[in-house]
Amino acid sequence: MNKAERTRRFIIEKSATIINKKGMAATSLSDIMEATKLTKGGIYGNFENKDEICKESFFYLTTSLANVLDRAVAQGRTAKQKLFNLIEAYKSIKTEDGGCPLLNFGTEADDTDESMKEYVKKGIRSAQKRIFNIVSDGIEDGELRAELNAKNFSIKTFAMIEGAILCSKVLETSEQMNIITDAIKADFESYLI
Amino acid sequence: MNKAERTRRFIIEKSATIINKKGMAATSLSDIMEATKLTKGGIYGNFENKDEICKESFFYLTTSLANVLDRAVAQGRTAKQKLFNLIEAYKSIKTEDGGCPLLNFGTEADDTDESMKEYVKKGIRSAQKRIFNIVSDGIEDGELRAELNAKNFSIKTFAMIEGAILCSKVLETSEQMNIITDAIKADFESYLI
DNA sequence: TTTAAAATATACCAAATGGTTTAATTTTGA
DNA sequence: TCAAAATTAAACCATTTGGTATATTTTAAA
Repeated sequence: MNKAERTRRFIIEKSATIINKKGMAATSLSDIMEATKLTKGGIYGNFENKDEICKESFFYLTTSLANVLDRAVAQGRTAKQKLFNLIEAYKSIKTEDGGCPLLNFGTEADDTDESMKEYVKKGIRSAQKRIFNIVSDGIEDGELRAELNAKNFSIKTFAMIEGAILCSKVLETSEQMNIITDAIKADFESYLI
Repeated sequence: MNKAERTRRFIIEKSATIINKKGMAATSLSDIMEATKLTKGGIYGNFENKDEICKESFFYLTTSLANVLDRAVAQGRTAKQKLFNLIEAYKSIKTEDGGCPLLNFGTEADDTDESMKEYVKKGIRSAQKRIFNIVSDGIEDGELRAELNAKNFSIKTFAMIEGAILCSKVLETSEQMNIITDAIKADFESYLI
């Protein structure tokens, strides 16, 4: 990583949390200048415009999160362990960093920013795929009953988690997150052989 | 309703959808001026500032939605009819109007706007209460088995619906919404006596 | 119909926005 | 070590922002 790459990375790391929390529109160049202690020249020498910073921040946030989730899944041996680890990893998403970027960027971009929406689309699909794979592998391995519909389960579970993140953040308590993740676990366990 | 009240109402009606779609920060006074065909004087004569327009818009959106949902529930006689009507009403939320205001305002306000967050909090609680009441009434009436935990069911269901709205909007298809609402219905039906 | 009050338009304002240009400073490779 | 290239700072720019003061029009009651 040369200087340019390092600075780019540095700017993204500092901006990402701010944008995840405040939103793309509400985050100003001055916010980014303050966070990085760089002037506009320093920032615009590394990025085309604010939009590029937003997009790179989204990629940074989603790939960081994906790494955390993938590692959690990889720690598990059985499908049950994998799913439970994944759920715990989701729970560990820190509210003070703004929560899930798919939820934040998704709700902001859906009606206004077609290209960002496409990126969020991919993010949602791969998040659902992660759950899908755990379940379908579990069925193949004879750990789960084949009646469990992997596609539907992954869609349902992802929706519940995102809904739970919304509730946790707005209601400022993790109570509902716990209720919801317990429900997901119980649902899953009922299909265990 | 005198002239002033009518104008206030008119401004809110025109602004609400824009704010629900673009977000509070991204909606400018000029957007509102264009939508209402009023000048700043006309707008600021009726509202203190943009923030007040945002808050009134949120109230307008949530009470409108609450009315639609309550009416749908009231149409049902049994708990099953009530819940199913409610779900269908949620499905009918038009994406082109920006979707659920609790989701939109909630994700935007959670890290930046304490007072708005409080309003969203109340909105979430009453949305969950609506589901809770259907279930607990159903249990009391002997229509549902008492093992169904009304609180947990309402939290779970609300989260799934909000998650489904997010997915529908970003993925631009109602497929996942249908899968999720079918799952909610099936879950509910398994507790029917 | 007149007139006082209410509502709206016009014309401002300072501050902040995203973005550019140019000059100065660092980095880096030869 | 030194010069070319890369990086950053400083100063600038036009535009837009939210908001205000004042003039004008509209409304509605007497």
